[in-house]
Amino acid sequence: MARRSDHTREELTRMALDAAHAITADEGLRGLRARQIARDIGYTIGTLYNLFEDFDDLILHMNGETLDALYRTCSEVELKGDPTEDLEALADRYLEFTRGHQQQWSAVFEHTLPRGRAVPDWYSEKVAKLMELEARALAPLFPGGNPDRIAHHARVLWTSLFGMALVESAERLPEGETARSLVRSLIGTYVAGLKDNRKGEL
Amino acid sequence: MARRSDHTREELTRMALDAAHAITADEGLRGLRARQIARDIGYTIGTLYNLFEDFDDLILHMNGETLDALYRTCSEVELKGDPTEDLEALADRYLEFTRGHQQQWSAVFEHTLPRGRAVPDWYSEKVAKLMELEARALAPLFPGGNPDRIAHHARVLWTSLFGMALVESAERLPEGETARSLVRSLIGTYVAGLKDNRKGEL
DNA sequence: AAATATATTGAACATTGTTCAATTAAATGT
DNA sequence: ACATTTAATTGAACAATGTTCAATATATTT
Repeated sequence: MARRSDHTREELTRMALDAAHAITADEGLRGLRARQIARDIGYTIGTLYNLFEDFDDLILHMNGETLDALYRTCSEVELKGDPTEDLEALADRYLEFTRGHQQQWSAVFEHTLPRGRAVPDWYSEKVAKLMELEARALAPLFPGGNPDRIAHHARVLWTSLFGMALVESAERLPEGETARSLVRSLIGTYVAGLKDNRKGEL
Repeated sequence: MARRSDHTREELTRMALDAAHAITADEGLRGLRARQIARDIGYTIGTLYNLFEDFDDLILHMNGETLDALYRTCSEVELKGDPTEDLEALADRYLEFTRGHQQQWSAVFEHTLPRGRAVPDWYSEKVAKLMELEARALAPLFPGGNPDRIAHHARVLWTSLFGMALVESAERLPEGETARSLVRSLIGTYVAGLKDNRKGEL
């Protein structure tokens, strides 16, 4: 059989990625199988390979959507102009998302491409965009400061936040400690340090 | 054929893990195959399964050794008593190791166990031991301070360092930025922040 | 209505981790 | 010295994986 107008190519891709997210959400990336996705959307495996280059390509698209979703929810945070407050609000959103989508979040860094195959540009851009969010919240600390320095400190905080979320999701934090408690100390102390540095400059 | 006294069980395990490290080092965890390990040590796949419960067990042991090696090289760092200097020395060692063993380091967090299978205790302990190293360097900042607070701040720095190493190894840092430059800012600023907080307490 | 184009299928393939009865060599007993 | 027991080693066999592609069935176009 061949059904032509059941679903457009775009609809099929959407269905496949939805199925992939669902499977990943409750079985983890390890439990994701091409045949299972096909079965879930009512098509065969051949059709799946008509939509994606290969399994890695499918996973990249799925993980790309996870990054998009994280970006979307973080960019909704309204910045008040107070760096500490704004950074905390951003971090809280970030952690809220990674907790609510643990398996999908884990999939983002569990997946690797085979040797010699580069991460596509459209994917790298999604990662880069996430880091820019942090810079906006930090900016007030550097009135008239050069953007490179702001970006640098934004990367410090962002990569740290990333590490905390990761360690928490791997359940490697002792009782009573959470990514949130770590982030609170990080932001509070780091912002204090930045202000202190600035005093030294004057 | 069955050779009994060619190698002891311990020797075989050692050979198998060495082979696994070597393959992982130049092909990544993705390229690690049970049959390849067996071939490399001159035995068949059946023997490999006599040494390890299954492939996950083999990977856990390999990654455990990577954690051990990281711990060993970091614990060699001589602490001078100056927190900033000591933390930087520790971080440098850490990053030196993760750069020199990128693939093996990546393998540590790329690997996950199937759903429902818990990380063994002996493995979790290796992770926990690593975090204690940081606490020793931080201690001078909290004369007579309670150990829990020191441990907390050690975790902040350690998880941050972890995130930076990870982002660097995933090659997601822009030109000119390195994990080392990020760590320098983190430690310098964070320690300044801690001193500032202390002033507020007096 | 015939011809063309293409979405869809599913059998087939190489490779994977895993199992286990058969085999062979060492250790032990007589 | 030989027979018996023990266990390390083998490799064929299995189910499941990602991947391919000629055959097929349905739209679309002529």
